Amino acid sequence: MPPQSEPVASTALTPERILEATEEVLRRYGPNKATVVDVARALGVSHGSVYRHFASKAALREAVTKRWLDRTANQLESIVTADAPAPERLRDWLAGLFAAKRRKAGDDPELFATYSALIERLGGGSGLESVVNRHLADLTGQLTRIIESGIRQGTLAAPDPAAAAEAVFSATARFHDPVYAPEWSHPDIEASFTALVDLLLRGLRP
Amino acid sequence: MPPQSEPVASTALTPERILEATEEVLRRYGPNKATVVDVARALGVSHGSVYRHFASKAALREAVTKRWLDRTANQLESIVTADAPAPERLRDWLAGLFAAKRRKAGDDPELFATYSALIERLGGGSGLESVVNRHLADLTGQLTRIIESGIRQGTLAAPDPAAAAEAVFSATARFHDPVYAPEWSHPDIEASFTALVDLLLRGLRP
DNA sequence: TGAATGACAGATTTCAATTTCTGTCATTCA
DNA sequence: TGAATGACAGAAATTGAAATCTGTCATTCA
Repeated sequence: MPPQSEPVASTALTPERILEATEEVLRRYGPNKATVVDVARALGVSHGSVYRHFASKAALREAVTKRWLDRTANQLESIVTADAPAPERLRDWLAGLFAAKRRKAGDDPELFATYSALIERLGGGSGLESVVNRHLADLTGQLTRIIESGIRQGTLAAPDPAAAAEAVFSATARFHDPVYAPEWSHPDIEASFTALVDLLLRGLRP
Repeated sequence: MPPQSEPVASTALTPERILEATEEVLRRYGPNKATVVDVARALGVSHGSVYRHFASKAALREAVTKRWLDRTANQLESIVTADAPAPERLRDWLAGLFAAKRRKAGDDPELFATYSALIERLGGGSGLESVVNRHLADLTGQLTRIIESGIRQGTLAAPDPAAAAEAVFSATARFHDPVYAPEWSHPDIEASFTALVDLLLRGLRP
């Protein structure tokens, strides 16, 4: 029996408020122990009410994960449209992604581990799979736009921008895939990151 | 209680024979259910005898994993010393590593999953960690030698061959790290592989 | 009348009792 | 005499009974 938490101020019950509470509960209890009843209790309502807004616990987890992933994608969007040469934006974008992931992993290891664990199990027809795939498509889409603008500027070259974006993204997996999070605190990781980005940028030179 | 297996012909009990039997037992029962008693039974000896040759079950697992990893490294060694331009050897080596991993994952999923599971948990001071690290060092060492020879030939360029090797190796993680094994049967994976290797080779051009 | 409730059935998780395994070592065997 | 054995203690895994959770829905509430 978890300790009672303060019910949130009793505004109307909205999906957004439920997601807020869900994230808080996940942070507190972790992915295995967080229950729908816990979420309802945090909101001061019965768990039946939660089911009025989300069809299942799985749907709730999908929504809260999507929210979390979208936050990262939105932060990076500003780099895509920045006013700088494409190679510089490409470097900044990759560094930004790495930094965002590292920050999340470092600042709130509980929640990061929680989301990683949620995402990890995307075996069968899990609905999370499509949420994650959409997120990955968002990110490679941003990369594609940077590369395309570089080709227009004449500062980058690639036969197929989307394929190049995918290649760059998977080449840097070590610096953004949560499975490698334990390595992110290694002292030499910055040097490895720089060496890899240098190599990739050389490969994309006109 | 697992079905009795044929005791292997009763030659002298050597570490090599024990490792052979261990691999067989792992293949049959998987990493969770394989016991030292099972290995001893497969050899027709008591489990006490196994402990004469390996100090612990962990040591036995390390040795059998090392054997498995070394087999891959040895196959690739011939590509390193082949008589071909370095860029070609680099491509062949990466393709060889990918093919070897894919073959192992496809031909004997049980055993592959078994070793992946064994390796996966290299959290704390597991002895497996150093076995795996040595393996990774072997592989990046081979890559380093290819790159160095390419620099001597004038067919490749890199400020720091060892750093470049490390960058190439981690850039291709998606095609050799067991955590990505489920993706290896995706139809577009070959195209992704080729696109990435092309990009990396462009980055290493003189 | 539309949102919220809480009792309920079936699914899942937890926990402690029991079984099985690891690693040791005094003894046996050849 | 050196290798092999098997009984044993403590550690780890398994199991199934009990507790908890998910998802539904007839009923209450405002």
